[in-house]
Amino acid sequence: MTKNKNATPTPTLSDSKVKLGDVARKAGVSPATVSRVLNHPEIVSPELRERVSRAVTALAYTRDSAGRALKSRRTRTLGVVVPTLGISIFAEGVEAMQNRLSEHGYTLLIANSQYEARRELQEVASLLEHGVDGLALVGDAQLPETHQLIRQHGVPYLTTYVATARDEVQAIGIDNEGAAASMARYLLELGHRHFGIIANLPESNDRSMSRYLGIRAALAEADVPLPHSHVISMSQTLQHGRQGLRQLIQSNPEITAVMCTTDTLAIGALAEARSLGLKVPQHISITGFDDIELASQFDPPLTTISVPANEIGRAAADHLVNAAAGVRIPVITTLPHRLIVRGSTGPAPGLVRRPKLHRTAE
Amino acid sequence: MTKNKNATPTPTLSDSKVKLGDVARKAGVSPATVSRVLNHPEIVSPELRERVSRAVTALAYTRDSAGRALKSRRTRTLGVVVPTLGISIFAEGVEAMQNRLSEHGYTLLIANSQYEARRELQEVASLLEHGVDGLALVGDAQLPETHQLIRQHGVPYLTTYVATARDEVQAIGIDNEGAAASMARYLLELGHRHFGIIANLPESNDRSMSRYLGIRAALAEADVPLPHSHVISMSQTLQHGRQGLRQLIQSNPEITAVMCTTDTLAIGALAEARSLGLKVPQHISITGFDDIELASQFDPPLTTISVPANEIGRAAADHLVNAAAGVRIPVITTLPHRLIVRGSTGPAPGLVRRPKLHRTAE
DNA sequence: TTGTAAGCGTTATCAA
DNA sequence: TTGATAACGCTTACAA
Repeated sequence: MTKNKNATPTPTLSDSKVKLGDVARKAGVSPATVSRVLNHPEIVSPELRERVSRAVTALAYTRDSAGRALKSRRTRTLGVVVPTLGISIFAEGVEAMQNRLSEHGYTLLIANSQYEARRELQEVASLLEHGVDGLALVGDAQLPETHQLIRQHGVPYLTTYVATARDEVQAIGIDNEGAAASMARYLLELGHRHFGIIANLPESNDRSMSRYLGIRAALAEADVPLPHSHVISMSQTLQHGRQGLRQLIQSNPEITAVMCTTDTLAIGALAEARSLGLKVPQHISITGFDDIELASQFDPPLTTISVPANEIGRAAADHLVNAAAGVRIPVITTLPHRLIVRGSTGPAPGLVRRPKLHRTAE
Repeated sequence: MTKNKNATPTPTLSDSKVKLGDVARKAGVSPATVSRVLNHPEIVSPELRERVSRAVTALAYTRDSAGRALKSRRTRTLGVVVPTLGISIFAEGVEAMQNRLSEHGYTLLIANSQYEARRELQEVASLLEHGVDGLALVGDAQLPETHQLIRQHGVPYLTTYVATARDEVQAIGIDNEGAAASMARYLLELGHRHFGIIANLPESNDRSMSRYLGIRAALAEADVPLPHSHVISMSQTLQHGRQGLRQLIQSNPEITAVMCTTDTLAIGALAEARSLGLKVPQHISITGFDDIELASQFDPPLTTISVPANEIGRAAADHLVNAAAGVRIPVITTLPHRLIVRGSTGPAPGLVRRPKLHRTAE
């Protein structure tokens, strides 16, 4: 019994893949006609179309993508490289992209760079070798070689989650700098003058960097200083958000507003504030960026900026599918973000008691 | 200027892809030799190997995967269908799988089913058409057609996040039922006799179902009843976790322990308990399942079961790569899980005051 | 509208 | 160890 199972090499599986020629024979037409029915049904007479369709279903025929790709020079496959799927806005964007692609008969090859530009290059190379018809990247911190390689291959590509990119690369995303600046201005209006920043600033995270620069610019415009000691770079985990807040507050007790470049950091900070006995927003205001699911559910709910990850993914998919088909459509670069005010921010404490003190102290 | 840019069809790109023959010519060898150097370098003389390698790098040659796939009948591509990337254990598993695959020169085609079996079938079909060399699914609730289709194609596949599957499908995962039962037993030991359950029980989520059944079994064994009204099915969001807890407690104030089939539900429940003024774990114990990042960071930290998503992803990758290469390695079915006791669980309240009352009341 | 035939880029068989 | 040669399954001029 068991022997039987192992002895026969591959008997159980219908080993002989049914191919286009088989369908043609069954339908009594030429292979070309079958191909036409499959790809351009409108140019085949209804009668034959019908006969072929029947043969296709009867034999449960599916096209072999290898032969197809070889001849047509298109794999119906797109690639994406994100920093990590562990960050929910990337998971969401990839999923949205995949869903849209699936409607077009495309499939998505996925890779992750772990925020390392060199790794990103490798993954891009691998994707390209696998013959993707297009590529989506994240951000604007690629190695020059990465762009060079993609252009060499002549496949369409774009970058996402940012609104602008260097070097004529198309981008679909939000204005990170502007959004962060608007958040800073909102806090300034609430009377805050002593800011702390927890940012995720590895070399290849230009989104966090832009957000940080946006904050800097807004504060500078309002003549509010931001000492070096008020800026802490942390990798993007709840744990590090906690740690960041602790360091910030312990060394700079005068801080009344802590701006984080991602919600994960902000929620860590929120949790740590509670542990330290700080009331949010009475004692301290905390802001995030991304508007992840948890942001609205946390206690207190987090004031943050929403990033339209779904739209980004969909738009990237649409653009690349079109571009792969040779259609040059203009890219809608800047998607709108929203400043969402929730319970984690409020007026600066002590503003009533010492109205202009802090301001003049600078 | 702009005209110039559009007028020339494809001039800027180095349009002529360099192919194997070009390398052969450049190196002064036959195409076959180039292919050998690329695929089986050990059977080529060092001298030629060197010459070919130089030509490869000089021309920046990369193999065309279409031609390669056509001839070798392998695409070096694997497929995975998860319910959604929005659940972190799936995002983590997929990422781990991709990372491992990337080491082997494979790439991962990704799709998501949104917890719908029919959608899963479609995505599998699409992946198969794209010529994947192997497939990873999640759970044990596929349509029969799905298995049939995959087997027809003769590609190796397995299912993940569960330890056993029907119909001789290989599985890599944890014993969901056993883990949930052990959690229930732990709560029983703490004196809890009135349980509530918040479970994500759509038709095609057999993991949550197994967890639920595990709890049922453990309670039955201890002669602790679980009325219908104590079981609430909710889709997997924080919001629904909140709602579930509210319903449960309002209709059944005697409940002292709420078991959720995922951490997301549990953290929602935790948040709602706080809103309702219920102290955790003094008034009520709450447990989760998955051990997502937030579980340890929430206040109170969540008692839960850890699911080794990374190991699952890696093991799936290893197995499929081997299987695709024709190596039949045995699958390590059951990966260990851990019961992680944190602050969200404690002794049943009122146990001292009314020791056996509840028990006999049943 | 349909059929014939060539060939996409690679690998693998066979001889040398 | 290397080279010629024949596919792999499909699409698409071109011819009918």
